[in-house]
Amino acid sequence: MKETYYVTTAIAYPNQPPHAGHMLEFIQSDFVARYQRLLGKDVHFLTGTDEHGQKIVEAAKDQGLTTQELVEKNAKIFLDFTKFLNMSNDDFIRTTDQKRHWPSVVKLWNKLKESGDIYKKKYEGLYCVGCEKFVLERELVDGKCQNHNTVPKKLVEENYFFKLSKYAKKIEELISKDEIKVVPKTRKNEILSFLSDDVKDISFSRHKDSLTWGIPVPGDEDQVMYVWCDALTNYISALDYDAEGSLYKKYWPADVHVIGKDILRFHAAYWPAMHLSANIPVPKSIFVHGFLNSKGQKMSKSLGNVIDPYEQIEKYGLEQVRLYLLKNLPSYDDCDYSEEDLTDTVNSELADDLGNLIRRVIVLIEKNFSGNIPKVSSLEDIDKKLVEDSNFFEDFDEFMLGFEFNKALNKLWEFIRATNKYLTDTEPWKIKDKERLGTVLYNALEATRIISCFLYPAMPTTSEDILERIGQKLQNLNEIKFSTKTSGKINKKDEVLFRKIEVKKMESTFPLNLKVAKIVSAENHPDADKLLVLQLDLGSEKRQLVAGIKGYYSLEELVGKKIIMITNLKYAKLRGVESQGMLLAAEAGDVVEVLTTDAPEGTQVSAGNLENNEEQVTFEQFGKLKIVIKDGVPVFEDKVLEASGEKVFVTQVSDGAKVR
RNA sequence: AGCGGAGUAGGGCAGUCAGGAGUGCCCGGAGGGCUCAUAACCCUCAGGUCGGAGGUUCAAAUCCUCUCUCCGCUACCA
Repeated sequence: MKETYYVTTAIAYPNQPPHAGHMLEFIQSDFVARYQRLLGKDVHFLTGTDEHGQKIVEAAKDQGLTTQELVEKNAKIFLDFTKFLNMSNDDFIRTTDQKRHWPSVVKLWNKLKESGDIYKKKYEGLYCVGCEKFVLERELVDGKCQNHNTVPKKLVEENYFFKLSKYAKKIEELISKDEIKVVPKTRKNEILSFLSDDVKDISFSRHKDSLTWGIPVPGDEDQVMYVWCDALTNYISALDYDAEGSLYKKYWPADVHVIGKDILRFHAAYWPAMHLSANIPVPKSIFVHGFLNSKGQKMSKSLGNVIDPYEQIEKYGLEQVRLYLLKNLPSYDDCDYSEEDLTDTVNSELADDLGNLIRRVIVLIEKNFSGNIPKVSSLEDIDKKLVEDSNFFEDFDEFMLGFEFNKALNKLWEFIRATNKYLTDTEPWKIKDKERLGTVLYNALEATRIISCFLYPAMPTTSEDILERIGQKLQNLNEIKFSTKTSGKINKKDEVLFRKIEVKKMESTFPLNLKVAKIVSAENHPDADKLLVLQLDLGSEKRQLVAGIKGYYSLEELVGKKIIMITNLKYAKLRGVESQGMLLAAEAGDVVEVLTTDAPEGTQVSAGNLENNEEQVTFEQFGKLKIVIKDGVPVFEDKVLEASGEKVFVTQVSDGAKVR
């Protein structure tokens, strides 16, 4: 019988649409599932939705739906999301599923009760509906919950409790001995530290008045199960724990629960405690991923740095995003999702390294052997080196076992680079001997076959595409060897594997903030020979400039003229008069001409697609910039300065004139 | 406050458990090679007081002590 592997994601709470964190977890889990399948294992991959709780009820109310309607709608969104991500999950469990989920939950509850681990306790406290929990007096501001700005209700309740305390020591032992392997180590330490403290029993139910949407406690109609016994149980209800059917027998205990660091305690402490109490096996491992940040900070709507998974995937492509998340971000830690890095990954690792390699191999075989994969003959040292490099399975596998996805994929990329190097070094385009040429191209093709198989868990569609192009089939990774018997015909496709993403060079922001300004009045500086004082209208504001253009223009000429001014230059006093910026003028020899435009005053002037800098610049910094006139318009680093599409121009000075 | 983690080239990381010349990877920079290929590929070079101070040692990024900075978990509790 095949070895089994059971992998789960945390079930999503569908009061909000899927966010980047869901995307990360789902893709990581899918990566694991697909990898294990490619090791020939019988994999079961579960995901789903956690649909109970008071927040769902509130969300439904806000949207004018019944609770049932809301969960139907949102569960569908998550189900569609799994398809959108091309997840290979075998099942999708919903906690509102009364046929599949509820019986197992009730059974587990009863087991816990039979073990004497569920008991009733009375307590009194302040309950915040928004938080769905009791809050402490000291957490309140002006008597209100800070998160929801509501006054919590005073409640006296008698609820069921679960004897977590009874199992804390045992679980601590299991985790420290890696019988429940918590990865990464820092999370393991964290949970061990929690368990070694004085662990309290946990609340397992609520009165039906405060929790209206959930699974009733068996034998007590006034009580509804709280999230722990309900939601966590999805991992076994989906296997039909109730009937202890074939799925349950086959797949439980789970090989890995993939979760976020926020729910570590529930999975690494509460959940195994429930197993011990119900006398069922504990999960083998728990992989805890970090959070995705954006621009160095937690994503939040107010910061406007929220990463929307749909938008990202539509913009960059699903497989591109998958690879970026898996390969470029450390799987163990919080990390920063950056579109710039994503672009880098796509352009250099996918287009340049991988896509181009596949193309090279295919074109060479097409040209030299009409697309028929040549036969391999005797191997030279350089060929043997390539064969040796192809044996990276053990390293790859070791990283996969430790859930170090980025490191595993780096191993693959090392081989991709080695194959590119092999082609450069063997120079097949120069080889005259047909037999030797065949051998080299055969080896290159065999390398790409191996590459495409290893690529499959991360990028299944791309992997299949490459295999089709080289006329090969997917092979299990534990069996894959550098073969001498690969044959067939390649299918050259014109379409390139990966298009490059056009880089918007963010790092070279345009240092200046330029705006169109109209000269309202011009007069001579009271105290200087060469200076004029100009009053400007920028549409939304007025500014005063001191400009050194006296002698080049008459005062009458200037009034009404539109000029380009630097608005973020540090203010300076010139001969006693404040200058709140400066205007741009081109200078060639002794000709000086002010830049002008037909655009209305206040219009932003920018350099190509470069972002304008808002921060203040000094005169010295400005002096280092090189803006020159080319074909009558100002240019900065090959970018033409324009006022929202309107031309900025000069008429007198010649090309090459410097702008200052 | 307690516990845990992190700090290594301009950026992102590995190396630290098991001490052995700053060893290495990716991006970026400079130069070169190649011309099969998606202006791709390959090579070379520049760039580091391994957060700081002290200690152990023949030898410290690595071990010990102290210290600074950042982050996570916990914080009389449902």
